[in-house]
Amino acid sequence: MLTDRQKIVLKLIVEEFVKTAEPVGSRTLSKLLEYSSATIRNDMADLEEDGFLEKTHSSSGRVPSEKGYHYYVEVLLGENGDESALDMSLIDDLFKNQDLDRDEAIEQAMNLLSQLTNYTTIALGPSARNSRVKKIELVPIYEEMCVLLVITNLGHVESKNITLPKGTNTDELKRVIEIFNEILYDVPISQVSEKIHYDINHDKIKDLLDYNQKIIETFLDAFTRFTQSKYYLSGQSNMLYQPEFSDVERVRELMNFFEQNDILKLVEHSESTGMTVRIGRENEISAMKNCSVIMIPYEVREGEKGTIAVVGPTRMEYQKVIPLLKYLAAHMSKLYKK
Amino acid sequence: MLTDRQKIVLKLIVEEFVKTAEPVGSRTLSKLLEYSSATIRNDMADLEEDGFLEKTHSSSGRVPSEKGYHYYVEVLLGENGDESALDMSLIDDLFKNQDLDRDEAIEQAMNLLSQLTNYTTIALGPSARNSRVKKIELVPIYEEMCVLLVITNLGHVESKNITLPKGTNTDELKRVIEIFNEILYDVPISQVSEKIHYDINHDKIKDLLDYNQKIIETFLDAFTRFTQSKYYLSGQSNMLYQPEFSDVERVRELMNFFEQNDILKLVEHSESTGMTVRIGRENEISAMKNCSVIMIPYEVREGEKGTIAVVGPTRMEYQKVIPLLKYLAAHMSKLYKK
DNA sequence: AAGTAGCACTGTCAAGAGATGAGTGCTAAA
DNA sequence: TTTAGCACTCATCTCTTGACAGTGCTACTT
Repeated sequence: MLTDRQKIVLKLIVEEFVKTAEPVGSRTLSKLLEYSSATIRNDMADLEEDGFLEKTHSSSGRVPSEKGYHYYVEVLLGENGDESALDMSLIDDLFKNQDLDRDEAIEQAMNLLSQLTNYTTIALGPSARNSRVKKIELVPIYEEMCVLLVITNLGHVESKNITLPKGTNTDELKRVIEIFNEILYDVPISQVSEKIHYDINHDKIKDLLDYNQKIIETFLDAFTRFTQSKYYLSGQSNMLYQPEFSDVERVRELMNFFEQNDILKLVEHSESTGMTVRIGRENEISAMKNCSVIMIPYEVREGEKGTIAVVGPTRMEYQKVIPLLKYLAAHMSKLYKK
Repeated sequence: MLTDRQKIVLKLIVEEFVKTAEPVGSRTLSKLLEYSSATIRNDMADLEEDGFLEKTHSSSGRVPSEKGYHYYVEVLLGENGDESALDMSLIDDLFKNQDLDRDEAIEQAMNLLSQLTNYTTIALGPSARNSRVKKIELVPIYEEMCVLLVITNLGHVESKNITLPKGTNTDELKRVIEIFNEILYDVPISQVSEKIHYDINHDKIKDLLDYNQKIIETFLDAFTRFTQSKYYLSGQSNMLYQPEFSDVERVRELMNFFEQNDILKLVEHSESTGMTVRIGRENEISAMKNCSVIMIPYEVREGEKGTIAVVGPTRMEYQKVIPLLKYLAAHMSKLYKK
């Protein structure tokens, strides 16, 4: 167990280090506290022994360890959101605009969040797996070229170009689309493929299958797009201003990571309901070993969850980011629930 | 005028410097040529005097100047495309897939191009200004929520969520959409706004205007999206592996630039038909002062031009990039012309 | 006249040597 | 339990030095 003073010392070290990015010495703390540097040195030695602090070299000041950050986030910060009213009002403003569709809203929210935090933000769009088919259309464009449209109950639209085999009968095609609309209306995207195959086997659309295998494939392809996880990334270059990324090698690693689709791996495992904080090497991805990721799910409708996350250096302003992220997630959840 | 040997010396210096990123000394060249280092030094001194070469410091080897690169690209390279068959086959493969819509095709082409070149690639999507309205639809989703769809003759779709004022009459709304379809069918996107205003003033849709101002605004907004230049960026992090970006300050500048929408400024002025090569400070953007941009237009249909570009350090493999870019642009142009 | 050999000169870079200073641990005293 | 004081440890900065890669110039050769 830590003494009260040790907790204070740890808290101040984290906050001081977050501010300055320099190892914190006992003299610095003795100015902030009513104790001499020697006293604080003793506490620091104890904290180091317990694994909350580390030294960069034998005669340097102390730096929080990953364990130290965790203790800070989970015990020392507690529930107290440092909700400076200013930030929140910007979020409120954003969501007043009713006419944003889901994707726009998410994108703008992420831009705002990365501006407010000066870190990189990621949103894993709610996989549309649980949204439902509202309407399917095939719009002829030019000769054999058509656009297939699928619209969901959440106002999301996917379109796909199709080139029909020459000499396709237009009326027949219309009938096919009608059938699809009948079959698939209000079916969750996740079950579309299943449903189509079921109906094929139960004769409902047997003639359709005979008619054209290619169209069915294209159909399934359009639905697959809904289920693909889309993500939004904002403020990548914010990270470059963090002193931990003054080394080009690290920058490369980081930027490469952002450019790959591995981002999904970073965020996707957060299935829990609440906020998850992953500090340093807890992120299994090596490019993230000096970073912390704070993520929190939001829910557009029953079961339709997405995740928003902030990526920063382990030396992150947890104090500021956590309440901000919670507030934003709550509002995004509300957005489509009314 | 340059002597033949001076041309050879300049060519070799450019190519050597492109390969190694180190200033090229006379001894290096004397190994590649049948002349002593002293002879070459004299040629180098002349070339420097004429502004084709520069020194990094008084006793360093030579580095091509911007003028030197230009001479290399325009005179020394000539028309000879160094078309190594391997690369081109990958491009051919890409375009065999018929069912890519315009955006997908562009995106994939850019990814491929950045892989092949190891530089950053930009595509300015063909501004849809000249594509024509094919169909407009309003799909009701949930209570007052609707999705407005606009489909063009090139298979491009824009969608926008609309929340209708409460108690909107559905039948009347359908009629509005019908009118819009009548008025706007086959109208180029660029003229939609004009056309609507014209028709309002000439009574054709007077009742419509009275009916709901908000819907018209939303309409115009959806069309504005088409005219917004969209761009695709690929291989940003490739630049980080160039030795000229071993300095974090430059990396910041570059990445910041890529993250802003200033990219449009970089590319949009290329109205000429052919290829444009901008070297170093010819790019008016300060973040690009150490970069070269090679851009080339492609044309989807009459007047519907986009631009693809490769951004690399001034020390770029012009020899390889130029034929690759030409080939790709030609194929993208063909794609929608059949 | 064109090309070459040789030499003095110039700037970069890496390694090593102090000097400086911020910070520690430990001990003894309050 | 806290504090003052002291010896010690590294990191970092600056300065010097020598090696090295390259140049410009001059005098010589063909």
